[in-house]
Amino acid sequence: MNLQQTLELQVKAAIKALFQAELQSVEFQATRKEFTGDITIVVFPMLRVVKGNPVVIGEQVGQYLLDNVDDVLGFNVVKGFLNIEISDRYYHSFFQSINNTLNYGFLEANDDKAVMVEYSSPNTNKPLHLGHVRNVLLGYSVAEIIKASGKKVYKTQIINDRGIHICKSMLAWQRFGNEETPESTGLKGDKLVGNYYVKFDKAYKIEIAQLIAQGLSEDEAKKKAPILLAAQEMLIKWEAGDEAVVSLWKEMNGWVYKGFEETYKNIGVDFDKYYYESDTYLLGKEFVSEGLKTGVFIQKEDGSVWCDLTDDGLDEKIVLRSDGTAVYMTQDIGTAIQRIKDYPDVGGMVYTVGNEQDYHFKVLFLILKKLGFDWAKHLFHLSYGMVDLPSGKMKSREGIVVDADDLIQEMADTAEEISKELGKLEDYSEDEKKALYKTIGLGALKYYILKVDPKKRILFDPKESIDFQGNTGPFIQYTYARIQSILRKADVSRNLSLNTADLILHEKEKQLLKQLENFPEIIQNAAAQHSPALIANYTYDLVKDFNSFYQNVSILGADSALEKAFRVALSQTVGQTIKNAFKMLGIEVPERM
RNA sequence: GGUCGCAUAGCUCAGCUGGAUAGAGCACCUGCCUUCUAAGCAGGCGGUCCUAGGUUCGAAUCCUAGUGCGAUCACCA
Repeated sequence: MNLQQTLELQVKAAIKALFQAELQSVEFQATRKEFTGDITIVVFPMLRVVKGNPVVIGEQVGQYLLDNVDDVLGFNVVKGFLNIEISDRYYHSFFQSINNTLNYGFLEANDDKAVMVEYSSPNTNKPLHLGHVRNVLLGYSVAEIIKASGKKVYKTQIINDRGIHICKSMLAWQRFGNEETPESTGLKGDKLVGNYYVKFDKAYKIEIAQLIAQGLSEDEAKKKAPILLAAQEMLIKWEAGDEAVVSLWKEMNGWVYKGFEETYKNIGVDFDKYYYESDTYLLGKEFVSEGLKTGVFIQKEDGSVWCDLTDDGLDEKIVLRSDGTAVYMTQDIGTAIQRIKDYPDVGGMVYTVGNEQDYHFKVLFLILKKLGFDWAKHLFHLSYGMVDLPSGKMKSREGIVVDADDLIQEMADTAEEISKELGKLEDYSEDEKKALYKTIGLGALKYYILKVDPKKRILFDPKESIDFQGNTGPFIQYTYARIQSILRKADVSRNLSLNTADLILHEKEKQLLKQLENFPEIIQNAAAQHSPALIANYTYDLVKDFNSFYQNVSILGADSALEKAFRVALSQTVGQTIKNAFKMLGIEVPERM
């Protein structure tokens, strides 16, 4: 039982003993630093069950706690706030309980239901850009957080491998490609294919202009441009299983997958299972006809199938075209069901997809509920805001993007520049340095993206580089590296069943222990709210507290061997906690920097 | 137009289920490297928490209306 739980019971007992009243809950907050005390109980809410002056009630409850709880050493009441002083002994025993655990805060899987987290889910006609980076980082991190909170997690994605977009790249490649391959050009496959997507768009625009010059309206021109018609024809051939088209499709998708793998590896994320739309849309169709029988869907005269959601405050939504072909929704229904078939232990899913699809997922979840799947109650759309450039939206078609691989490289280059200026790594080999620059650069990028609320849109200005100072990834990595440096220098043995109970805690030490105590709860909150930002902000607070401790208290120069051992152990635990927290964000920590 | 989201310091953002005088970082200004890594620490400057009502002992937080920005409302994905 932790301190807060103990106090809660005792406060309730106090209210019962003093006023014969039942308190539902007790409100706690950290004591503000201008007051004395370690934890504060807010008296105001008690006024609902106990009539009287909050200060007087606070005094009485405070006295009761002083008399009945060993670890309460004193109290004071300011207005309606009861500030409690806690003994050092309590904090020492807390520290003993976590001192030798490497995975403090993490729970083993303790739920027989697993969670499937989907992220990335790119189209296969262009390389990954900054928008995908936000998606991938968020999804990966949320998966790690849920795992740490005590659930089994499967990471997955759905690859949008079919459709007109890939035909456009294929067509442009056929026309302008001169048999280029990733091998012949040395280009990453996704980049090569992406270039042809851009080439298609250029040719398309020229044709549109020509048609308009011939007197067609813009709308007509857009529909009748020959190159677009050719792409549409190709799609029809693909769906008919035309051998030449399908084999080109396979080849070019293969190039793209290889390129994606490289980028994922570069970013440091992975997946347990891939799904392809070309595999799951048929299952979706099956369940649409199933739902048609049970009345979940209705068929219109032209043969199209719809789901009537007007009773739920939404519109009618199409789930099958009049020609019987699948739409986006059909595929997603199929994919969800396929996943549960493959992983029967999955009890819920998280979809990491941009907020422009809020409506789509609202509808999808509702339809799955109507189809009667009980896991449909536990679907969550992890919706996030767009990443915009100062010039506006990123447009792959026009080549206006911040490419993921380039961005990572630039971050590493910046880390290298800063490192060289500081010149602390003379004895590192070139390979070690390179790895470190990447760790730092990626750390800066990941932290920058994950520390903000996913719902907010990000305006990314490539000219204003991401910071390496202040509330940043490198700042936290630096603190970790400093701690490792101390541990290397400390000649105290690590295995500490230290008897520190009699040591008087320095204010900074106590602050660190209080902060450490919050970690498990932060993980649970972050998992419940699907919020890496909570982990990022917690880590920042912890690190600030540590730096203040480090700068104000001598660790290796402590007065006694015991005190030194305690401070080293405390530093080590803080370091481990930073490492654990950053693991959930997918950020590595360096031994030196 | 309907629906959804966002709005806090010059800039980027925290602020948990309503609680004390709204917090960080960047930028700007002071100090601190002959002691454990100065990518740091200590401090200063900086606020109409978009506006107006309401609920409450108490509102940045909850409710209503409005303003601004974004998204969405396809037999596209």
